[in-house]
Amino acid sequence: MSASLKREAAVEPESKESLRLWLRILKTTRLVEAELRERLRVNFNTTLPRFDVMSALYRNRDGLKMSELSKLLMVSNGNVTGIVDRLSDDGLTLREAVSGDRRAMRVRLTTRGVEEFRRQAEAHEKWVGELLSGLDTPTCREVGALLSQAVIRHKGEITDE
Amino acid sequence: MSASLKREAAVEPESKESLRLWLRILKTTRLVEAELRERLRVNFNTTLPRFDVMSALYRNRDGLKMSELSKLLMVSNGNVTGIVDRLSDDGLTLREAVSGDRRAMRVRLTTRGVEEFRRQAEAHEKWVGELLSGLDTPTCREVGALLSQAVIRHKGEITDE
DNA sequence: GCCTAAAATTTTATGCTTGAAACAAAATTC
DNA sequence: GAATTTTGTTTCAAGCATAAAATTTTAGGC
Repeated sequence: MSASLKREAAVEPESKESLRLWLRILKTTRLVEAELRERLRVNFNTTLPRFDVMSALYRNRDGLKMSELSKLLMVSNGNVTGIVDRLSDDGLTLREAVSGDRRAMRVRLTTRGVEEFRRQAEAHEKWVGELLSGLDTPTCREVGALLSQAVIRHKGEITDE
Repeated sequence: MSASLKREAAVEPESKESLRLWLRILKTTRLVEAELRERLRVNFNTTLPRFDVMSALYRNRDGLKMSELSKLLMVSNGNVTGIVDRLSDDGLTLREAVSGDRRAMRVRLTTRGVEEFRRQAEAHEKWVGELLSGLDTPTCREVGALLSQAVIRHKGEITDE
């Protein structure tokens, strides 16, 4: 990048190791996600996106606006609409008007939603613990810290957290 | 897990740090994926799944059976069908019969597919290098090595690699 | 008060993804 | 060699995901 006048031959591209790491991250994510999705389906008849939405709402018990929800989960606006639609059909979430702004909608878990999510979250945490049991607690912390500073976006802004 | 007779109170759940790491991995993945998807769309009018398929085919220039492809990419069979359909419509891949097995199909890149993928892959590697520039090369190796041994599946089988 | 712009959400079109079912061909078993 | 099982692929229905357009409401500028 900034090194001038490098020899043409045998220049180990500095991006190569980044690429290898990225493929590794991707593989790990897919492995864990596949397992979690399968278990959520079999044990709770639900999906990862539904779990994610409920998780966000559980942590914000007083509800979230649709736009806040989609920003938190890093998914598109229109996406959240459908998931919340289905969760509401199942009686796990509900939409209520925001007083003072007739555009906005506040979504929250129903009582049943809270109870249901507690059961799911307990199992979910146990599963993740099993699946990542190849790393002990301090190593988890170490890898987490490194990943936190890994991603740099665009014009050098630090993105994460 | 194996510790007997722990005090009930203040038992730091050993799964907590795994969970935190998992959420961090997920966040990192989504951040990078979103950026790569956007750039593939803008610069090459393509998508990540298409890029992934072409990448697998590029590394296996003599072609892959549909089933091999879906196993490599860790996605479902039916999924690959649609992506290859569209890539073939665009003249980037082609299906040919496998001699000796009339069920199977071998997919490969066309000449145009190879050329097109080379352009995309060059940009892709550069992008990943930028996006993960928060870690230097040895740290990339370190994190990669740790992640390689992180995931343990089901009955204690080692899953990865 | 109007006009324009911005904000919050939904709708639409398209593509990705899964699991299950359907189908055909190959391999195995008896 | 006929019946069964397995393998390779596609089709299907449902849900997930995006970007872009459309709607409705709010907020500012004049």
